[in-house]
Amino acid sequence: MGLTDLVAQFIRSALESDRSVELRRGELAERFGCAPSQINYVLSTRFSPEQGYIVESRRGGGGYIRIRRVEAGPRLILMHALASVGNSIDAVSAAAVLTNLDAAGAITPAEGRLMAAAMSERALAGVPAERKGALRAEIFKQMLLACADAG
Amino acid sequence: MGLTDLVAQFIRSALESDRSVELRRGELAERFGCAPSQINYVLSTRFSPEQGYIVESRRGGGGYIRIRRVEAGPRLILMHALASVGNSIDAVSAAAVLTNLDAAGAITPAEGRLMAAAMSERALAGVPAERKGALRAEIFKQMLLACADAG
DNA sequence: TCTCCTTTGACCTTTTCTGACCTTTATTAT
DNA sequence: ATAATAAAGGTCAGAAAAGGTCAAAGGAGA
Repeated sequence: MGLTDLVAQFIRSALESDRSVELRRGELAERFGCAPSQINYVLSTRFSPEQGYIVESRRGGGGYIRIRRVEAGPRLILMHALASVGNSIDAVSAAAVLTNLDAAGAITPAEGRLMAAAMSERALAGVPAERKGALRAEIFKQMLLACADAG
Repeated sequence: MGLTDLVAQFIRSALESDRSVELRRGELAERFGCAPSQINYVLSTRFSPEQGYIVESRRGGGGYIRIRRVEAGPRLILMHALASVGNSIDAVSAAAVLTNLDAAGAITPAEGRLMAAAMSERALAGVPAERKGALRAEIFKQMLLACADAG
């Protein structure tokens, strides 16, 4: 397991007991023996708003980084996701949204994998690059609607 | 015996003890003294879904290739369905396949609805008619693969 | 010979990680 | 008060580390 996932795991486990954790970027970097900017990388790839996290921070003396898990009912999260898809979306962002939906219990892990597969680069290979995002968004929305319908 | 079969043999024997193996493309290529892309050739010709295997991979630092053997049961039914889809399929035929899979207990009704939504005319509106069938087939296959993956 | 299967190499995309440089905030000295 | 300094955190470009794709060359049989 790479460094990024180690750090992400550390943060997640800290978030298990509390809904919000506060940490020092420098300390964390030192603990994992990496560059401080690596922490920013972890936060932006694993704790994005799309994945259901809010990250706040403060610079200067006594600075900190606070990570909070956003919680809401399945229905609301589904609707929010639907709204957030927009007219175009890339595979990575779509996967992030699915992570959030799964964590919120709005979809099952199996449904998440299914949807991810339907929108994967693999599935949409052959579609012209400039049309791919829009098509993915359309498919995503139809699937989310089907979920909302069933639930 | 050619290189391809040697590598295939190596992987199969690794799969005998475990249901799933993880390997580094570069390492394997080095061990057999061949081009890395040769590994992809082996995987696509000897470990395809039609042959009962699921291959996942990740790029970038710490990347890997994981190969899983699918055993008899609902999974295998999915693989057979996958093989039957072909290069192109229309919405009606796809729906028929889904009905059969549901009846066979290989997928849940919810999964069926989800897949139908992803392949619906609505989702694929905007795609040129002459490309729609092929795209639907590709999406369908990826979703079936994801189903087999689950559980 | 002709065809199909193999094999390679050149080029591409994705993911991770670092370092140089920048901005913000708190504290301390004048 | 003000100015200097120290102590955070933020950004971004680029290197490095994987794996993916595709067309073309090579080989083994029919």
